[in-house]
Amino acid sequence: MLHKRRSRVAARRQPRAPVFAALGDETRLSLVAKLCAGQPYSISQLTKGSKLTRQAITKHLRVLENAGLVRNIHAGRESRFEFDPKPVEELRKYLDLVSGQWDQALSRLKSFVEG
Amino acid sequence: MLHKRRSRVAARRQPRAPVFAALGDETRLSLVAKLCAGQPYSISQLTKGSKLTRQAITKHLRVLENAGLVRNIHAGRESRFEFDPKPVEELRKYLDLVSGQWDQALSRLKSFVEG
DNA sequence: GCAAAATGCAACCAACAGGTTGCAGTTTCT
DNA sequence: AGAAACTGCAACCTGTTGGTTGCATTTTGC
Repeated sequence: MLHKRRSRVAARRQPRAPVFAALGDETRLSLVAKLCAGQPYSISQLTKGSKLTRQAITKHLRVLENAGLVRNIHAGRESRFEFDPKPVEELRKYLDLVSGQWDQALSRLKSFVEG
Repeated sequence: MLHKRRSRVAARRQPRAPVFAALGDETRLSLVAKLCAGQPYSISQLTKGSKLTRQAITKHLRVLENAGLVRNIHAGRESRFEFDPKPVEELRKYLDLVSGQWDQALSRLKSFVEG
């Protein structure tokens, strides 16, 4: 038996737009790129690689945290951030649905033209 | 022989942030959901399903068009929009890289602990 | 030819995003 | 204890976003 789930693209249980929006910024994309390598980093460490202020980086990290892409672990004096892969998996599934919907439409069109 | 490409997440040739940002809005997500079903729609048709103004929908369509997610085909009096799957494929590949980087880090950690 | 339909363009507005500076509060280290 | 490091919070500023209204323009259909 197949999975009992809706295949329509419009179906969603938790909003994906905030996650997309959180990734819609070059600074945040590079933060994610650094964090998804496995090692958690503190705010100061993440700031050192950038031309921005520590507070700017902090704001970006809050955005990523609110989107669930990153988890905050405060350890003593410093607060480290580590990557959380779940939202990325959700986006992957969603984009698979979009692509699948499109391919399906194309194949329907093809069989219509041929048949 | 394997593919000769950079596997690091940071590597990019064309910016992905604008595409993510274009998808970071519920209205635009539902527009994409409608258009990726295969059939192109005019602005008026797309407006009928929404509570927003025609001009608001138009602006959202421009954002999607600038991100490459949608293509404008003006036919006579009306201008139809149709989905373009390429940017979505790019995003899928990128998210695959992110997930892969993370899984790789996890397995390195695991073998370090075990070994 | 004329009315209706579909769109484009511009002005305008409130709210938000991205960034800065300044200062106060904790931890750590010697 | 005291200095240095790390962070949090708040105010502030500028540019962009999301949305509206109003009007002009082009196409279509009768």
